[in-house]
Amino acid sequence: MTGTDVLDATFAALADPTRRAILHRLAAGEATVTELAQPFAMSQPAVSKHLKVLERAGLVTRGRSAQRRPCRLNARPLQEATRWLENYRAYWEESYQRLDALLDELTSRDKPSFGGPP
Amino acid sequence: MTGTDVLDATFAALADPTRRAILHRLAAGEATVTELAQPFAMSQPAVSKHLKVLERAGLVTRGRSAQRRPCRLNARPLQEATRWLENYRAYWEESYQRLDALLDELTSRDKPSFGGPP
DNA sequence: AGCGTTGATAACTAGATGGTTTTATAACTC
DNA sequence: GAGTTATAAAACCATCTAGTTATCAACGCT
Repeated sequence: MTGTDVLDATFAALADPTRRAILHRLAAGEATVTELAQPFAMSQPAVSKHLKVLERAGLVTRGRSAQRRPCRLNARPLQEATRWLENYRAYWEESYQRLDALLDELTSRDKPSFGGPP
Repeated sequence: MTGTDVLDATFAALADPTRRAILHRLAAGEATVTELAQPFAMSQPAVSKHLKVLERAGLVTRGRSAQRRPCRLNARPLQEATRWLENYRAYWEESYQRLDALLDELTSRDKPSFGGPP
């Protein structure tokens, strides 16, 4: 219901390397826009736009200190994203992969990859 | 290095509710394109495009059985995504949030929100 | 009051995305 | 070989994205 758009916004925000780098930087503490923009080979407005995306996704909140607008990380939406991904943990673990292959072998006898006469 | 584009493609693929629903369906087992398209209020080519996105992200692989092209889930890329998110786990847990607020209080004495004369 | 700094906003561009309809390909069925 | 089913491909469209440059607003400093 409500979780869908949150996941949409969160995953979309994470799909960009610049934004992931910004989050990484903010994990070390608050930073201003120019501080955040400095490492990147792009203009300040571009970074401002990335910040707006992160803000819309609820991953960044901003205070106000004089003309600075310090950004801080809010990792809460990442929790829901992680919870979604957790549902698939069993599917990427080796044991499951092998089990899956085995089940496949057993159920599809009409197309065996071995065991038939040459 | 190499992980960046993988995360890009993975998170981008997950940013769409239709594609997440497709993955959910595939977690229950293989399915053909028309089976996957059936629950959605959209045309078959649209679903085919979504599948191509999932395939490019390595989240779906396809076999061939007569004219069907059965899709199966490959959750492996989700592992890397989850590993990335895990780095932020501490930041969304309550205890950290409180610690963070406390640290903030202690370090920024130049702008106290209380304690100053009115 | 005037200046420099910080950041947002506007207007524009190129390319990606998500959808459509129509058409083509390939394999099974009769 | 004709028809049907399953899927891909093509052409098109509207909207979003990620970037640009140029401009504007707010604030602090002297």
